Amino acid sequence: MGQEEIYHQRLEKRELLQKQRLEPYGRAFKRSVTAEISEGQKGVSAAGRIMAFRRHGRTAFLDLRDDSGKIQLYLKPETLDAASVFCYENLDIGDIIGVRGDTFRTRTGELTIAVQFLTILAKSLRPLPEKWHGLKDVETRFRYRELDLIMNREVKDVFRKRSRLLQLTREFLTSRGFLEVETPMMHPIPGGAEARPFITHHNALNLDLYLRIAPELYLKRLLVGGFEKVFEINRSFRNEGISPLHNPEFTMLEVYEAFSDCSGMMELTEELISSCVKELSGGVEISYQNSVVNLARPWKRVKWVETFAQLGLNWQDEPAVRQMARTVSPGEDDSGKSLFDCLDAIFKKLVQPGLIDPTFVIEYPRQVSPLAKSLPGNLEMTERFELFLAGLEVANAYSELNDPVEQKERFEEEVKTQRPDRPKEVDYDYITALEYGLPPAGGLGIGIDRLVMLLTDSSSIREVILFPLLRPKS
RNA sequence: GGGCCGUUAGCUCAACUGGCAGAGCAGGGCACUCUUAAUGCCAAGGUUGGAGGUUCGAUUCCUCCACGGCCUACCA
Repeated sequence: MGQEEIYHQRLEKRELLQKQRLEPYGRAFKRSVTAEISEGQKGVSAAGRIMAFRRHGRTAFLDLRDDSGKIQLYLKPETLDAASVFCYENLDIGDIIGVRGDTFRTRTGELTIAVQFLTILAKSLRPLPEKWHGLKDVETRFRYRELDLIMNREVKDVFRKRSRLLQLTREFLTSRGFLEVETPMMHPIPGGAEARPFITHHNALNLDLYLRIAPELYLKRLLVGGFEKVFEINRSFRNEGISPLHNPEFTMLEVYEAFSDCSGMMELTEELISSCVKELSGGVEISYQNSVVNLARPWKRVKWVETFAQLGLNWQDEPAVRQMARTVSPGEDDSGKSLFDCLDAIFKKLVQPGLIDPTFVIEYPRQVSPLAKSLPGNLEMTERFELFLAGLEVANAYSELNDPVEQKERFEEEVKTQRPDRPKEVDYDYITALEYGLPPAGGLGIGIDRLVMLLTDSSSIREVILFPLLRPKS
């Protein structure tokens, strides 16, 4: 029987129920138990979705599932009232029902509700995927996540873990005196990162706006305003390619602490991630894909220049850098690439995959860190780190550049050397804010989705985002 | 954007070198009062992602299109 026929059969059952004044889409149902029942309870009530139906002569066993797990039901028409029998006769796998009855233990030892009353709370009109193999097709899983959640228990666990991580992060930060804030998602000038923005438009103001690519500049304006410890956990949007590591909208944690700096952020990062991993994975080791990551502290630190030196490369030797970049990404036009683009390509190909145990790569060049403060006595390098775990970039932090004159010069330099596909504008409101005085501060960004990937051993960012972006199926 | 791969029943999967498209689950019927991937029997379910082409004949070969996956590029 095809899907259409099943659909119409179930529609007919819906109408049959209505004719008997048994509303197939019911109202609130009071439950007294979830999956944890004990023997000999009288008159318990439970509700959930029918996941399996084992008819057995005049009796039947049903698997009822709610958010807490599975409850087995035992049904015998002669112990039911007429309305319940009618519901039972028009029941399908997938229906959401409410039941009342007494608990008992079956011969095989399973705690079960012997049903005395049954009502349909929501008639399901479409057949569920296969009960044993579940729903495997990744496209369907992401497009119809609700089906994925019904069929694949592990998927629910991923998102429970994600929620728990966010909760732990908030607890960690607020208990240390950080204030959770919300800054605009719609920016007149996109800033705080290097990415193409999504454009939107406000009609009443007749104003083009950009979905934020990072909340950074607004958060630092709050430090100017006198909040000393702030954080925001929310979406940023980048109009770039989609990959197993990139979704156009993704969740970032950004933390700013006045009178701290890059090394303060390093300590905070170590503590935050260690405590979350301990809580969520129960130890200092996590296995991710084919690697084992040991999070025992203290974490490794290596200077950015050192990582190239270890490859036998002097990062300032441009011909050598370009030579190596070509071997790393062969057949590519590198004429438009800067020295730093080439270094980044080499880093991503040859250095990053080896950074399995947590590693802080520190002291990045000024040219790739426009918002970071330079090292004392070394204008070329900045007080900055990126954190890598299992080869994934998880965090980025620096001592915030708080000299308005230098910041303005760096912004204006960026505008001068901008790429045509990525127009840049100086955010003078931000400069003005700095001119009133931004206290010395440390700032930190953590990619929450990637951290969830690590904690759930997910190979793709789409596994940890409930509704990842897909092209609509026309 | 480029390369490679995939798309077969509602779901999970078969189908040799181009030769009648087949199972299991779900759904329908019958039997069965302790099953749990219940069981046994019977019947049904297909525009093989879409459009073209080659061929006596296409799920299979070719072209284009759609969607997806992986790699790559872009995203500090």
